[in-house]
Order: sequence, then C-alpha cells, then structure tokens
Amino acid sequence: MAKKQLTQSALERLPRYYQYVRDLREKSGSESVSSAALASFVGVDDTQVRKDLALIGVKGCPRVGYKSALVQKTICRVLGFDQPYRAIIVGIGQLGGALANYGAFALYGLQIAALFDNDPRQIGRTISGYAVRSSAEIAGFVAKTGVRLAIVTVPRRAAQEVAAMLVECGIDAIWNFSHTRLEVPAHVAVRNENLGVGLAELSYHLHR
Amino acid sequence: MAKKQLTQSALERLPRYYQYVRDLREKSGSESVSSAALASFVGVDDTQVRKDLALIGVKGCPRVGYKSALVQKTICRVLGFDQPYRAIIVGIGQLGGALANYGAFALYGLQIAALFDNDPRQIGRTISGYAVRSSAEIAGFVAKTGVRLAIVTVPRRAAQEVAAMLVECGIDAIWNFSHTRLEVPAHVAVRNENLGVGLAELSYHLHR
DNA sequence: TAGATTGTTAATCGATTAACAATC
DNA sequence: TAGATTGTTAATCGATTAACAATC
Repeated sequence: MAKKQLTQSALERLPRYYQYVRDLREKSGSESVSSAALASFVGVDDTQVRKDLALIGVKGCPRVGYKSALVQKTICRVLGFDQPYRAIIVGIGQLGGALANYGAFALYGLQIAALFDNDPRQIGRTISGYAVRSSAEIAGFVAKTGVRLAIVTVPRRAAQEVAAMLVECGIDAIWNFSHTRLEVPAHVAVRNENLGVGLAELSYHLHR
Repeated sequence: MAKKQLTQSALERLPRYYQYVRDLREKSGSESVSSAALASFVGVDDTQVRKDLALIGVKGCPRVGYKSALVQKTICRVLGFDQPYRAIIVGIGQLGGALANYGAFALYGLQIAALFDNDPRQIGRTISGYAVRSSAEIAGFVAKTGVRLAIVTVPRRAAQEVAAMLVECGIDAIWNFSHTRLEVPAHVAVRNENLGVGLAELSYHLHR
C-alpha cells in the first residue's frame, strides 16, 4: 500500500504534522503551509519535514509551500486514519473506562467496538453507550466481527495471559496500557504505552 | 546531582530496566541480573545496557552480572523516584479523573496533591479522596505548597491558556495530555503524551 | 584453571543537518 | 526578473553494534 516502509521515527513525526495541519486549517483556513512552519511546530529541522513529505509522495510548490489540504489528506491515508477501524477494550477499570469515553479517537479513525471485563460487578454496566461484556465472549465477538485491534487495560499480572488469549482469537494488534511487556508472536504489533517513561523524563528534570 | 547529562534515549530505557528489575525481584527474588537478560526484555543490545548502567555508576561483577537490588536502587535515585514529588491535575474530565485514581504513579514517586477544574458541576466532587477545587485557587495552592508539576488534561482549546497561567504560578514541569503542543519558556519541561502517535503506529500496521 | 560476563574501544549504521541547485 | 521555497545530495553527528581484552 505505502510506497516505502516508513521508519519508526517518521511514523512518530507524521501524526504531529497531521495535528498541526488540522489545527491550522480549522483556525485560519490557510491553504498552504511551509516546511519551516511545520518544522518549528514539531521541533525538527525543515529539511526533515521536506524529506518526510517527499517520502509519502506529497509535492510542494517552490515559493509557496505545500497545499495544506493535500498534506492532511495524504498523511491521513498513509496512516490509515481514513479507513475506520475498530477496537475492543479489555479491562474496564479507571483507565479502560476513560478510554471508552474518549472522544478524540475518532480523529484517528478509531471506533470502539465493545468492552470486556471478567469482574461480574462490571459486566452489564453501560459506559458511553456500550454494555460491558464478559471476557468469555471475546473469542466469539472477534470471530464474528473481524476486529483486529485490542486495547489492553487489565492489571499487570493478568496482562500476559490476556494477550495470549487475544492472539489465539485472531487479534493482530495490541495497544498495551498494562505495566508490563507482552510476549507475542512476531506478526502481532504491540504498542506499549508506558506512563513511567513520561514520568522519568519529568522527574529527572525536577530533581536535577 | 547526576554525574552526566542523560540523553533522551537513555532516559527512555532506564524506566524499562527499572520495571524489569522490580518485577524480577518481586517474582523470583533473584539477586543478580545479567546485561543480556535486561537487553532481551527491553529489546536493545546488551552492550547498550552495560553502557547505560556504567553511565549511572552501577558496576557489575564479571561472571555474575549486576546486583539487582543495586540496579533498582540506583535507577530509582537517578530518576528521582525515591524523592517523592507532587503534582496537581488540571481538568477533571474522564482522563483527569482516571489519572487521579491511578495507583501505579506511586511506583514512580508521584503523589497527587490536588485536583482543579473550572466547571462548577465538577467543583466539590470527591475523587479518590480529593475534592475538586476551582481553578481560581491554583495560584494560591502552588504558592503555598511549592508543587512544581502539573498534569494538564483540559480540552485542546483551553490548553495553551492554562499552561501560560500555570507557568505564571511557578509550575516548571507540565505533563500534557491535551491534544495540542504548548508554548512555554525554555526553563519549563513539557512532556507531551500524544495518543495519536501510538495509534499511528498501530493503524499503519493494520492497514499495510 | 576455565569460562562466563563485564567494561571499553573501534566500527558501523542510520538519522539529522548543512549546503546549494532547481523551480515557480 | 528576483526572491522565496522546495528538492536532493553531501557532510555531520550521535546512537547502536561488534569486537575483544579485562576480570572474578
């Protein structure tokens, strides 16, 4: 689909460009954007921006800049934000509940398909319009709907077991918010969202 | 305090080593850990681990490995997790509420000091033992308690204004969960927690 | 001792930045 | 045209990896 494999670092910059261009168009309706403006927002060199945009096939106009609508649309397409995809959330504690309610996911093409928990006190609750279902139903739900992404917000000690079960069910992408690293087969994409990393940076700054 | 300035990438690896060693000691009580074991967990080269540990002054024993208690304690100290620090949370929506309840922060030395919101319907609510206060009280609270870190979970359009006010109050570290980049003076540390970056990676994988 | 692991220097790799020509 | 901005090659920089000696 994409012309070239994007590097990890490019993959981290693109959503930031996307955010900037989206905001820019909403606020000022500006039709073009320069690599220098994008660079200063994201905090990289302007050459970097031009390389990234060239990589995804966006051409600019010397003297003018890049068409902002084209930049937005192309990033959207390359990252797959224009082809809505669904996710289940497994583990409806504080964090899982917050994510179920989180409106901003729509900006990135993500829809929540269902919520699961194995605590009987949670099952049957309704959050943001979704009934919480028993984890025992996950396999059937995934088989029926073809959902491929799971957001894992279970406690640390349950995470590995849950991940193994999800992979068994056919899930091939996991967004992991539990505080542990997951072992999964190579074909499954895992993104670990470790809040400790963010805290390390801030704590180090505060105590220096 | 620290012997050398840590690079950004080292600062991202250290909390992962910390997590592994903490888990290891809890589960197996193992007294030593090899650079190879740490490397395979975090997904880096073992030479990298030895360099990182040398950088923070941890010495190992050839043939044996590193003392796990020492590794844990030293990382803890270098990152400042052993000197508890407090944060206020500004913006008590879904996400702010979830963070207020989030138990895992204690593992990283973080304590929540107070919650603030400017919605009259939120003010006075009690979450996780904390009463939600009016944002108008932030300046006084910061001056009185000396809190330096603020967790910002307000909507995007309010974020820049809130950040400016916090800096004015003396806050010098911001953990930003709003979907926008903040402009702050150079002495203020900002960590942007952009969920879009995580979604970009997963979405790209799913649509490839 | 023998062998496993650390510690450190050198080599490699990739990402970032600089320079400058091409272009509208 | 003149001038601003893109596009691209070359140079630099830093991080990662390889190699191997030191050590208990």
